Amino acid sequence: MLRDQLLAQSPADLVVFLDEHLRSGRYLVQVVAECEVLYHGRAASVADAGDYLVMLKPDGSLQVHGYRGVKPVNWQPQTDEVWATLEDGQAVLVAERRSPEELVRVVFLETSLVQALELREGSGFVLMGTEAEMQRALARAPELIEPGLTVLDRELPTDVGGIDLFARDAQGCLVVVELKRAKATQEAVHQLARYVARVRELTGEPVRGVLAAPTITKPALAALQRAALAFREVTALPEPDAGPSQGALFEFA
Amino acid sequence: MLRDQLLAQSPADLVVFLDEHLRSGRYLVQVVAECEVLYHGRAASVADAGDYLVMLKPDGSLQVHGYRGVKPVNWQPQTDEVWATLEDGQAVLVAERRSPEELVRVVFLETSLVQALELREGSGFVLMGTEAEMQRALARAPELIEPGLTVLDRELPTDVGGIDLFARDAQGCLVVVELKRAKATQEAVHQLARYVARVRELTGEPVRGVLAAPTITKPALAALQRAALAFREVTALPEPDAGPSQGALFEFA
DNA sequence: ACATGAATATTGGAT
DNA sequence: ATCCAATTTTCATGT
Repeated sequence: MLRDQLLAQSPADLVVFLDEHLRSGRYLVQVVAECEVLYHGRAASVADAGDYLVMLKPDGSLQVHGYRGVKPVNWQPQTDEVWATLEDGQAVLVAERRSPEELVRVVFLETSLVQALELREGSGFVLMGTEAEMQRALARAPELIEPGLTVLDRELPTDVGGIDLFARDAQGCLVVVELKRAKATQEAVHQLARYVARVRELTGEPVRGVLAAPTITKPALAALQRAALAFREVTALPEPDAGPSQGALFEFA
Repeated sequence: MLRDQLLAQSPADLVVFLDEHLRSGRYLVQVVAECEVLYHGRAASVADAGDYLVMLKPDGSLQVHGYRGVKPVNWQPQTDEVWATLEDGQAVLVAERRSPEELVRVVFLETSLVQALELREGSGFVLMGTEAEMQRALARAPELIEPGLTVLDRELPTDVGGIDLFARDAQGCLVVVELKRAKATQEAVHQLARYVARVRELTGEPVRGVLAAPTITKPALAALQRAALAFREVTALPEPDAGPSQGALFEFA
């Protein structure tokens, strides 16, 4: 997978290396160097001279990593053009994209390492415990929310947003369900309240609101109760020691 | 900055290398390999055997990069423990964190490259064009929103969220301003409507609502007008050809 | 530790 | 191209 590598080369050599390996669009290129980074686009930033790891992927995406954090210091998703030039005896890398118009510029002051890697396209990847999965599972087994519930619609669009699950309860009352895969916050309560109010207006019927999530913040629970809405605990992933019914329900089919 | 590097070594050597260089907590370690990745925590995922670049930073954060995208395929922010072991003749890397309880497990099937880098702590970094900056600038020069406006408060907390700018207009009417550094969406309109309604309830006074952003989506503008709220164009960054007043206003002091 | 909200959010999906 | 909503969001900040 390692295709080529240079150690402590001259700026001119670095430019040639980058030029060659970026051109093909087949390599992931890394440069470890002391450098300065400028960004201008949706926002703008300046990073003073420091040690960074610059990663360029074959899709034109760029990221500049510091010594900590998952998030790069600077980055740029899928750019349209990437090139390297020699300016005043220094190697400079520029990545540009249109729409939005953005530019990242890296000046390499002292390069330690450059390398080109070839990563074959990844194979299978499966993610479990998403909100979409939760929604499918609860649509199939709405009794997990409450007994006697009938699901009328999923992702029902209204003029104030999409309702995750729209249902009718055992007594025939309309129910709006808002789902969260993680701890529900006040924002989720506001969303639910908005949907419930709108459905009441549109139908003239009484409407109940249920927030279904694995947990809820204390302030959110208070707001929920003030608004006469309900919380129902639902987990996105089966517990390690969950019973077979729960486990089976949320297993990936 | 490159401290150590191994090419195409045995699983046992890989484990030794990882063990040595992870222990100190001073190195950024990378492994380029064909590997499988398992994740279990807030969600769960499985990545089949494929080529990935695994990066471990000294803070315990982990990321597994594929051939495209800024976002890693798998990752883990600041873990509490990282270790490597030999299992059935294969090198295995595990990164674990408590709170939330999460685990990433990488099985290296065929390693191409391992290296340890030392990146000295970064120096100065300045970001311009944030919402906080916009807020400061507009609080100092509220006439950019409308003439005669007086700012009463910033980040004013209410029980339905924090109001970005709370003000009084030339006629003495209360004004709630919601700021967005990028294109405003319907969500911003909902937020603003909620604040305006709450302030009306609390004060009994008439209240105007203004959404200040560089642009707004078409549906959001429609919703804004239905709710009798106003849009005001405000840019987070000075235009390249902006006049001196605009430019000076938003310059980083 | 908990909660909130911004972000150059990124990314995928729907229209 | 636009717009919306999820995200293992991450991350900084305030309480």
